Amino acid sequence: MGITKTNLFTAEQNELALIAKAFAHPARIAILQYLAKTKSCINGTLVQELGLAQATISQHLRELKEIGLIKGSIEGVSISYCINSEKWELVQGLFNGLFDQLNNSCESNNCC
Amino acid sequence: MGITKTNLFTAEQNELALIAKAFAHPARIAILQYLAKTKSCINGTLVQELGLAQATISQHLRELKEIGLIKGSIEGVSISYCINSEKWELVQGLFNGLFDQLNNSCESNNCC
DNA sequence: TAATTACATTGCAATATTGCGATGAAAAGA
DNA sequence: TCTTTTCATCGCAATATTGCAATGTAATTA
Repeated sequence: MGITKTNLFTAEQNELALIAKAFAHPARIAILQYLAKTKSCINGTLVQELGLAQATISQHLRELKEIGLIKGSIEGVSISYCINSEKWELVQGLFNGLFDQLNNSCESNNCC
Repeated sequence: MGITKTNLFTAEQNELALIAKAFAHPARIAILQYLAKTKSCINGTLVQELGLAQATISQHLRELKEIGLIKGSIEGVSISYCINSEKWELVQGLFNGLFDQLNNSCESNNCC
């Protein structure tokens, strides 16, 4: 009924799914890539850069922030967002773990 | 209006988002992990394993299959699903590319 | 042929997501 | 103080997702 049954799954599975959900929109991928490229960590020039309305960008930024992938700091009138490198290492670890599981499976399988 | 504006983004950004969406549900993570664990690549014992209804599992399997992450082959009455290792390498490449971009950014940044 | 088994599909209800205009809030400058 | 700038939040409409019961389909078995 439109609601995920999280209680059926492990904490790791739910965590992975939650992070994947943050990646599951091209605008949020684009935001992360833009933050990585402009090393100055600048703010809502994203509105011009992406071509979405300001309210929409703000909402995507909030989602990324809630997951902890980025963080923001007040910079005069505007706000600087940047990638949260601590969280990022955790995320990479989770995904690499999943990748490893599946790679091992592929090597030792000949059923397909 | 509930519809993603894919035309604003690059093919790679859209592709990454699409794959991430496949990961964005714990049941689909669990299915992939189960397929990796049971190297025999067996079928819809998943219904017992996960505790979701048969129709629900079938739908998740279809989503994974549409993206190309798994493939199925008829095995008598039942159907064997297993991980599609060719596609899987592409996926890993895409994610690693994103991870690299963001890692490089974190190292050379001191703004946050 | 009839029944069974194993999935797939359909159709529905509940909820979530996407996008935006309008409005709010807080800081900076006139 | 009034205005401007910059971002956040609210409220809405359009659409997507999640989950399941019911039903369909194709192969196997009795």
